[in-house]
Amino acid sequence: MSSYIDVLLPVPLDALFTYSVPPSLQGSVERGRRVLVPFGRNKTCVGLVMKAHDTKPEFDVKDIKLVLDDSRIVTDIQLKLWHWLSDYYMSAPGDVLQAALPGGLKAVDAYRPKTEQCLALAPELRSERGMHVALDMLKRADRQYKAFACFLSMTRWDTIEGATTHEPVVEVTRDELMNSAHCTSATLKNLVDRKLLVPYEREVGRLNHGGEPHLENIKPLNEAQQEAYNKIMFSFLKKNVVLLHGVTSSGKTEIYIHLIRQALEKKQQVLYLLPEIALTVQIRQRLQRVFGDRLGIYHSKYSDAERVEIWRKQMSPNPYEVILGARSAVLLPFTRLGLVIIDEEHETSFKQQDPAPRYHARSAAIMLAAMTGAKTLLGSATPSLESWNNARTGKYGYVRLDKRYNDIQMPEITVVDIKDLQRRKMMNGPFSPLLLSCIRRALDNGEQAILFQNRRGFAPMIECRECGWTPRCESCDVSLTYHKALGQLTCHYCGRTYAVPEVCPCCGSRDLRGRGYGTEKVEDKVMELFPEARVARMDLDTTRTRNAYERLINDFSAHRTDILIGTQMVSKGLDFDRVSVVGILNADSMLNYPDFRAYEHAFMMMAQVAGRAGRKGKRGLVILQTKSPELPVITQVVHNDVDGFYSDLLEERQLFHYPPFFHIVNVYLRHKENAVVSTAADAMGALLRSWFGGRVLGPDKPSVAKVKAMNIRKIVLKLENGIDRDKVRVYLGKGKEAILRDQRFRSVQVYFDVDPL
DNA sequence: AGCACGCCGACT
DNA sequence: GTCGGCGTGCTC
Repeated sequence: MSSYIDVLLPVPLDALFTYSVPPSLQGSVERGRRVLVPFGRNKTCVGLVMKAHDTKPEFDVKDIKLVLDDSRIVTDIQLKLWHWLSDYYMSAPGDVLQAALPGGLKAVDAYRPKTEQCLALAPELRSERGMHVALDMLKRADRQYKAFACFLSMTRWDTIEGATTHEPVVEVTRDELMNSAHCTSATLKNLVDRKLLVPYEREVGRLNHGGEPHLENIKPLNEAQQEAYNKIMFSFLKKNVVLLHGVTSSGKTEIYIHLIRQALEKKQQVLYLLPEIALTVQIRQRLQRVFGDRLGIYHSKYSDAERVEIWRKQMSPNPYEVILGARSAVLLPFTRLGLVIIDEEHETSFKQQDPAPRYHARSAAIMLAAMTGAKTLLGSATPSLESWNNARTGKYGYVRLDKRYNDIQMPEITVVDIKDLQRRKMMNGPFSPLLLSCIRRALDNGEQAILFQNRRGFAPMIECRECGWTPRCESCDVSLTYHKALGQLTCHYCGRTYAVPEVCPCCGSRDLRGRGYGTEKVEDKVMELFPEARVARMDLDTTRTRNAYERLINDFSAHRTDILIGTQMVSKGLDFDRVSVVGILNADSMLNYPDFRAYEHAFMMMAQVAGRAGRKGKRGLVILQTKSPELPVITQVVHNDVDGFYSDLLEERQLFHYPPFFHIVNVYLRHKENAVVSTAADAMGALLRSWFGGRVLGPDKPSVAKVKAMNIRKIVLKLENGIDRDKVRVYLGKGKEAILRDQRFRSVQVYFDVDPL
């Protein structure tokens, strides 16, 4: 019986709010339940009770309005994880709540269960005699008689010692009855009006009915997989985290399935994380075939109502035993988690970028596993340098799987120097003669090709041939991308669109031309060069709708398309069977990013996309086009020299004070006025330097210094391993406070990105 | 983050 | 004379 509660609200404020509890509600407040509270002048908010107590605060408090739950909706483990997230990633606890709870659990107007209209026999007719009365009544109404008879044949209710119970055992919905009796709703309405049937609403779940589990559908592992499985299980005896480094197409998923079965046998729950984009229907079906309705799926494409129901099911006595989900699934409730699988663990989409909390699902999952005593398996063909290093130093276990499934050979990668070819005027648009001939051969042999170009749109920029003018976004510091199909210019940072100018506003020339190649232009060019080929394009623009991504993948997989052109998305589908050639059109676009991770990401992207090539019995071919064939990273991709690549990378990272030898924290400042953010950043920089000395770099303008009309500055902190990170956070918090206290900088936004990608 | 209160330009 | 622009300050 507590008269006060501290409530967490889904607002980006760094504090809990204390409310008083009216006596009538005191019995039902409890940590982990939701309450409805007045907040601000006349707003009502849903909050989460963090603490119930009897300490009267010094300030005035308001009464809570309502307790929304009759039992808690979050576990203590979750609250602990959320606390860690907000602390480590330096974001408000309210932001974590915002990210974790599905909208339906935060909405003030309560969640509405989905219902179906059902019909039941009127209670007074539920006897032998009543039945005669009823049928008698309908003697002269043929349609109603037939519908009623049909209803009786469908429903069933149990009889206890002659008397009938009130609840039917088999429920009949309106729709079912109309279908079976071939009657109209008017007929049913008559039956209801004559009080023979009574209508009622039945609550139905929105959750997938995955069907019965069929563990016998699990395929036996081949020799190499079995060996890897055994090594993983052995490694788990000593280590909490194991990295499974398995080449593309080595059948890692099958190993995961066996591990999941093993966990289920121990009555443990499993969390299986995948990047959003890889959550295709194929992987879902594969798991569903085996685990049936013991599998739940959770990601952003699911409607809010479905997510609420999954959440509630996780808190019920019979939760899903396996959750397959994207990043945010790590924030779901688990009661007996035993295993976490993070597939494609190197994927950058596991790190949340924009709204706070900017958390990494891999770190969060490992932390969650540590809190629950679960084991974590990281899987990748191209592990992140962090995980690789943790394996190398013995912090993680390490299991390698070098053999591809069905003895498919690793692809042969041929480097083409496009700088040289351009000079000799031998390029046909973005294609080298070799690539064209390989595509030609693939088409002639009834095989498929994948073309990878990491830029969407038609042309990354347009330019006036007379004066060099280039259209730029008015709200962001970037040039606009030309989208031919839309007939407009688009800003890829804020989404604003512009009309394509007829004449150059600078010099009046009409000679405006696109520069560079986006996927759209590559598609155009391919259709021009191979008019008979069936071409599909997969990028952000063609996968906007719910099913587009799946359709593109399915069409390609069933060979309804011959050539698939796309951004990095093309490397994330399942394995295709008839791809004989993969073209990487321009490796330099990935290598020239002003970012210390550019090479790491480029290597992984190229290795992943190259892994799509190859089929049973025939070696796949990859044409890697680049202007810098002499770069070691290119050679390492060619020879799939993962070890060489990582060891070079480690050396470089050590030398330049980057992860995994140093931790990075980026401090961002944003303001409408460039001058204001500039002085604020200088002040912040000076302050941080007074505490952290040479660990502070900047402030600098980031490569895109203005986004959505906000000017941005960035300060980088390079913190050596072993530094007291709690203390660092305290000082960073102090710095932010100090800046915001300054009258001039009141409206400057200061935020942090811990362990940025 | 919202949202309200508060002080200065172009309109019936 | 008002409607409304978004600057700043608060939320138990």
